[in-house]
Amino acid sequence: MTSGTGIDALDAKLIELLEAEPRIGVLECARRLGVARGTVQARLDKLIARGVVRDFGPRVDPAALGYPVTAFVTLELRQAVGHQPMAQRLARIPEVLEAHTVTGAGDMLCRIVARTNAELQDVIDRVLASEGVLRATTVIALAEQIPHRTLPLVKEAAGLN
Amino acid sequence: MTSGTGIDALDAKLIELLEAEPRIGVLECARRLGVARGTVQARLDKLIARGVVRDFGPRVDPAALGYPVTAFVTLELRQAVGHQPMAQRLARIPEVLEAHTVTGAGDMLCRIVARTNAELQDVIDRVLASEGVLRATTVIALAEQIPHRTLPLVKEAAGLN
DNA sequence: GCATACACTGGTCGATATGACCAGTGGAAC
DNA sequence: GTTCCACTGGTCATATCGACCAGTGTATGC
Repeated sequence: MTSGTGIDALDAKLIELLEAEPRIGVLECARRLGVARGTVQARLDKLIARGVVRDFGPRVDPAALGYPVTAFVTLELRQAVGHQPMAQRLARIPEVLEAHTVTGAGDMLCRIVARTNAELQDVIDRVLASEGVLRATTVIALAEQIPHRTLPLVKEAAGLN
Repeated sequence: MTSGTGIDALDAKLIELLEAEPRIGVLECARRLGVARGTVQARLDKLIARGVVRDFGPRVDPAALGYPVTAFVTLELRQAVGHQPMAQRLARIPEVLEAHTVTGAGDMLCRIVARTNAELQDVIDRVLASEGVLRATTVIALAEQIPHRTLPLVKEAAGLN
């Protein structure tokens, strides 16, 4: 009973299945879940329409691309500089993969990758060169203990614990 | 000339195309890129084999799932507790989407989501309940200025600037 | 009690993409 | 000059897709 914004157990199992084996089609999903093909199709359409599933784009691994160094950089900005223009400047740096405005002492938190530690310094310098950055605090990611995941959350939302 | 670990301009354009419209198939890609279908197939196979493209799994949006609050939590751990067992404990909390060991004052950096700010406190309490956590520093993400992206990096790696 | 709305079933249909082949061509490296 | 490799452009059978359809079951509201 797909209520309002919620997620169904079938929805969750569908997402889990696609997560595990993205190559299989709608038909194969239907077979494995034991439901009609049209049902899977309808569920998937609705999940996409509601924005729960954004897309099925290729997930690129920066490390395999030659950028094995990941760092999280907290920026302190001059108050006069808005976040929007700052984000635009950051967006021009390819190594900046992600940026959020945050609460606390810092104003922005960015995820940055680089080929080497030396090049990381280079990237940070480019960030610092942006007008309005007062200070950058960097922590380097030594290991990815939990790679980005959403499955457990999907199951939780579906009430499957 | 797909050299060693590098990325080709054709590879980059292929990834870009798939990123923009994940639903189109190999055949359509070949048409748009102006190459033979077999070429696209071979390139894609190699990209996946090399790990540059991890998979084509569904990208789930936690906000659309009902978890609009994102926070980054830095954990200080008791030295005696290893990172591995800590990661295993964190992995049992569905709201922990990501975790890295990091340099600096903190020992681990986690990405956490929650339904509300009140529930965020709840999740953090669950994290703190884990044995070995001395302190947790939380910053809440107010806005996603740059959503997770890899395209600019792919182009950079391919030498397309 | 009855009518409506909705989700799912199980079936068909034609159009299309897929993965597998193949011989032939061009360029680069040895 | 020869070998290697990537790409081309073509064919083939199979499987899937997206679209339909009537029928069933359940929950809802009148």
